[in-house]
Amino acid sequence: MSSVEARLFHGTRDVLPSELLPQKELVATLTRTFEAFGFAPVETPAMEYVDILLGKYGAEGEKLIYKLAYDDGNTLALRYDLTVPLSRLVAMHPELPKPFKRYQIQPVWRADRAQPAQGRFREFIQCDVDTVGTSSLVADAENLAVVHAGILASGMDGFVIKINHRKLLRGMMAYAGLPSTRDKEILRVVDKLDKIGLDEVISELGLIGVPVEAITKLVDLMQLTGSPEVVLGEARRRLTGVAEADTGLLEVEAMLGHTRALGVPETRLRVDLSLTRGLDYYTGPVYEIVTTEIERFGSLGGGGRYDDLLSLFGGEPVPATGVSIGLTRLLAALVKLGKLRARESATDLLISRFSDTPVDLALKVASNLRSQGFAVEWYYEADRLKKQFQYAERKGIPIVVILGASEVERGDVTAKCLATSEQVTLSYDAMTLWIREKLAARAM
RNA sequence: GUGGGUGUAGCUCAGUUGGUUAGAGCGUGAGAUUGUGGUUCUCGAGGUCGCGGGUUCAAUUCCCGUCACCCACCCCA
Repeated sequence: MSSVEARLFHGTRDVLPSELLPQKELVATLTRTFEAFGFAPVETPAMEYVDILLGKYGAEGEKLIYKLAYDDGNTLALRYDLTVPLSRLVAMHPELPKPFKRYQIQPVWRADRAQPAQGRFREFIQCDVDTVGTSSLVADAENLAVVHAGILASGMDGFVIKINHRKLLRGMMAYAGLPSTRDKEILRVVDKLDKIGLDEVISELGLIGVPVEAITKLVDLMQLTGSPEVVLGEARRRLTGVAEADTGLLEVEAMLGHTRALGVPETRLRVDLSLTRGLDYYTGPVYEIVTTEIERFGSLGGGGRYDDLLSLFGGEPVPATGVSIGLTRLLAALVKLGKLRARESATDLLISRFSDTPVDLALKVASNLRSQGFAVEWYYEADRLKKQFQYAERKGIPIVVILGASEVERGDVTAKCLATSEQVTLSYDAMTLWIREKLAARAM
């Protein structure tokens, strides 16, 4: 057999214990949050028929779909997001009671140019919550409350949720005297405001033939800043009489009211009239979570309402709304900020051994400790104690249990807490209590 | 897909104005009187100098190509 270089496809990554342990904890927290809002879990296959995915994301997005070289190369593709597979699933299961509230934590694939420093990968995990079958803006507000709680729970504290509305955007186009047929190309430029700056946006809009007066009108609106009330109030003043804008404004106001009632602090919410979001399927409120702690880092999550997507799979239109947390990117951000509490192992106790340790007796002690609920690891070799302690140190195992001939003889057990250097020799029962105490203190 | 940059040990990098045995720090392995870690000290392992071709007596060093990676744009999670 010839050997091959061990390597990884660009944009994919291995996740080692030090990162996966905290990730799993975070997923457990997210799951609890999702379920607290009434969402139930679902999983869908990694691959879908190509035509299920086409025509939903827009030209830009569609280019990034990984098509599989299966059959004629035009049959299967890896899923690009979790929203379209959910829509397909709901269309196939009309018996599901509506509103259908589901969460889904699975990887998606995008043939993007990966840039790990910006949290961009070709394979990453999304955590979606979606509510299918209601037009209530409370569902949108719940999306915001859920991501707010989820991102906060991850330990990330510098973030804001940017909010806009597709109808408001169309109203802005009308107000500027621009045809709705051009909204995609124009709004794409508008969306770049905070990245390329005002002057660049103005000149790019000029380049694609937008009249100067229209640019002025758009840009003046986009630049509104301040609290949601201020921005909405000013937008309302300027957009009076534009029907679509009016609907959008009313919906954003209602949604924000519900969101505050759900306990999301005002300071986290920004109405940003330059936010458009690239995916084609959004029809109502749209939102995007951005970190304020890292320059030029992609969004931590995003979502919005997509009332027309379900009808693309036949049948009647079903209103739906959802939001996604980019788990892989969120973790990458936490690592970059040094906020991830890394841990090499989930083990609580390491049972050390010597050449004179009666192995099977010590294994019974290990089993007993496991049945008490502790995570217990056995040290296989009768190495020098120094080496056994070094091993525990490196893996972040908090307590070393020493069980040698002298302990066996006396019928007790010795244990040392590495963090505090405390060492005690106690009876088995007393030891259980002592260990529990030390582990509890550590968790603080 | 477009523009710029970088490829030397597991990681971060030095170096050779072209010359025979290519270095450091970190990490890693062993040890400093055989039941005690995080500090220190000693010794060791580990490199076809990205790959292919060219110039040359001689290339890791110069030239060309190629691949990979990084950064920015685009877009997003």
